[in-house]
Amino acid sequence: MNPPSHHNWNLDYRQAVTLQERLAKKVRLRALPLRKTRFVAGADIAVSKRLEMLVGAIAVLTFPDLELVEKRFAKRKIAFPYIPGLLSFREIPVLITCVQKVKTPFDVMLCDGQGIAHPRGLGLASHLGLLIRKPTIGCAKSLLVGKFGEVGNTRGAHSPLVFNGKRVGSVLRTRDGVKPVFVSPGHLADHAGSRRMILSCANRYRLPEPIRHADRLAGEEKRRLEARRSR
DNA sequence: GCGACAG
DNA sequence: ATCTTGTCGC
Repeated sequence: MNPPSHHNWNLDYRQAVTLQERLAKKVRLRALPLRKTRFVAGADIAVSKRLEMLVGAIAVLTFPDLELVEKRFAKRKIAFPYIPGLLSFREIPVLITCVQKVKTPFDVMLCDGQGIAHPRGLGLASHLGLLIRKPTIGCAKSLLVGKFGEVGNTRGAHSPLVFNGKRVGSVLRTRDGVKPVFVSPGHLADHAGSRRMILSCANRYRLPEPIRHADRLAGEEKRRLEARRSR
């Protein structure tokens, strides 16, 4: 893929917040062409406190069949703590390295976290999308910011997520009677398209397949690295 | 000052 | 995120 744009990552809290405010202005919401989508990628990381390492994994699946066609990994020393609102500064460096190894021309990348549903409009998915210049969608397991109304109890039911009087995402039920997920456009994606894409990718489980695969792969790779180190 | 707070 | 076996329910 094209070389990702970059910026300094050695920032303190204040500098990171200022950068987010500047980058948020560059995020673009655009209709996501589901019909033309052939490959969907999922990204996630695992943490090894013992090795002080972050293990990134990316899984690429066909769409809409959702068959795994490529998997890539990357590892990197932990260089930034987990701070609510600054998650991207901790996870993106290793994910960028991982994305650069991917050969399949994926159409969209699903991220484990928020997109524009963020205090400054630049969650992990939005930040990553800007840097790799590709459509991204955020799919989080819990709420960061915003309010929402009742969500029907059946698969597919959804309710808009609103923050500061603006729509920033959707709270979507991907399985009957199961806790909903928080979907928000990252970059180059829209609300309806993001919600439909996540629902199309989440058939058997609460989380979309690309993210589930990435999560499992990152965990397995972490385990292999820890085992290798102990020998 | 108090509560909230993606992974 | 991570620590972890069994167990409640369809």
